Amino acid sequence: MRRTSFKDVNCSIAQCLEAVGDWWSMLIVRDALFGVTRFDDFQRRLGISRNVLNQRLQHLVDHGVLERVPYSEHPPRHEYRPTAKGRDLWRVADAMRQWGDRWTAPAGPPVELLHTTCGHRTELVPHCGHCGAPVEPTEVTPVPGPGATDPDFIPTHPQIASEEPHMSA
Amino acid sequence: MRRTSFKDVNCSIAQCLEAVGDWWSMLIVRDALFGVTRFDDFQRRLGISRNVLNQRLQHLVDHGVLERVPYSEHPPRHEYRPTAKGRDLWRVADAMRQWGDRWTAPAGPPVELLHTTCGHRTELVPHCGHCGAPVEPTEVTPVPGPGATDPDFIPTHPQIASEEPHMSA
DNA sequence: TGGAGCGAGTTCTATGAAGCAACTGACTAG
DNA sequence: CTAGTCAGTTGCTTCATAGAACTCGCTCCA
Repeated sequence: MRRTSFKDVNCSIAQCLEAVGDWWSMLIVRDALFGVTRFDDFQRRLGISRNVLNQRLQHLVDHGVLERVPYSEHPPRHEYRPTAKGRDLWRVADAMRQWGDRWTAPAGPPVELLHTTCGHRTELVPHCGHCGAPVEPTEVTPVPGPGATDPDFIPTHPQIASEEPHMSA
Repeated sequence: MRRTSFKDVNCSIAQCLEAVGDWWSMLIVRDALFGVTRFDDFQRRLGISRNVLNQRLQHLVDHGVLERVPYSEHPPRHEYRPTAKGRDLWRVADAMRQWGDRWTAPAGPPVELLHTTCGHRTELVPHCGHCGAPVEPTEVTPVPGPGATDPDFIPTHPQIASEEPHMSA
């Protein structure tokens, strides 16, 4: 369907979507972070068709999110493991999980998070990296960064900031 | 292309993707959170074709992420505003922004976050909602929650936990 | 009264990605 | 020597997407 690429869009969200922005990629990454590594395991768990899975895995490898690691010589076999870049997607996955839990899980969350350090089930709460306080969406405002090129990425209706929560990119 | 629906998948990530998981929806939400409300503004900023934009806006309205608010009677006109559910996607958007900044922004982040409460540019850091400590991906483990139905959503190779960072849903 | 313009869609066509199923190829296990 | 595993590949059909042109209801201006 001649998908438009976000490669040249100067927006970090668009760049993230360029890597994992289609229907399946994020679920593949989710499973990869769970520890799934093999083609057939992905295929069975996701119910994705094999050609599309192959294509998505290639795409994720091309973008450095997964890497192909050979685990057998003689029937030449490899598995897919998350790279550091791929592992770093856990926050995106977790934010999605929290949102889904809050808004679309009437029977309660299917999966919860155990903080092994303190031993309790928990939710992650964003804190300010500078002052350390927990951050509400109304307390942050996007401002142009060093890589800014497109003035349009700054809010077109900044006055809304007072009445509507903002976001972050 | 006969997209498979994730509606019946008992996974909060899949539910999130069901709402905003295609190429355009997350960018529409991003712009909506920036304060964009009008059809033509979305269209111009995103360069999306009008029929697809219309379809996506409908989809987001159907899923309760945006709402149509009339702002003119006589030429019947409405604008699209994020609902509470939509505003809550800011964490997902922010996680994507951080990931994109870290891995795909060689010229520096195009947009940064100003924490208005403390007055500094900052990044959001996830903290444990229970003990309050900052959380690294290696410190959390997914466990079945009250809404769990599918045993497959639990890691298939739990032993990986020791050597590989885990994730959260 | 007549024309230009705006905002929000709707309709059209072609192109090509998604989905499905069947097939290949290199091996292993019984 | 047959069945099974694993990781793809090929072929076919169908339908979503991009892109542009068009509609509709109105306002503004002369």
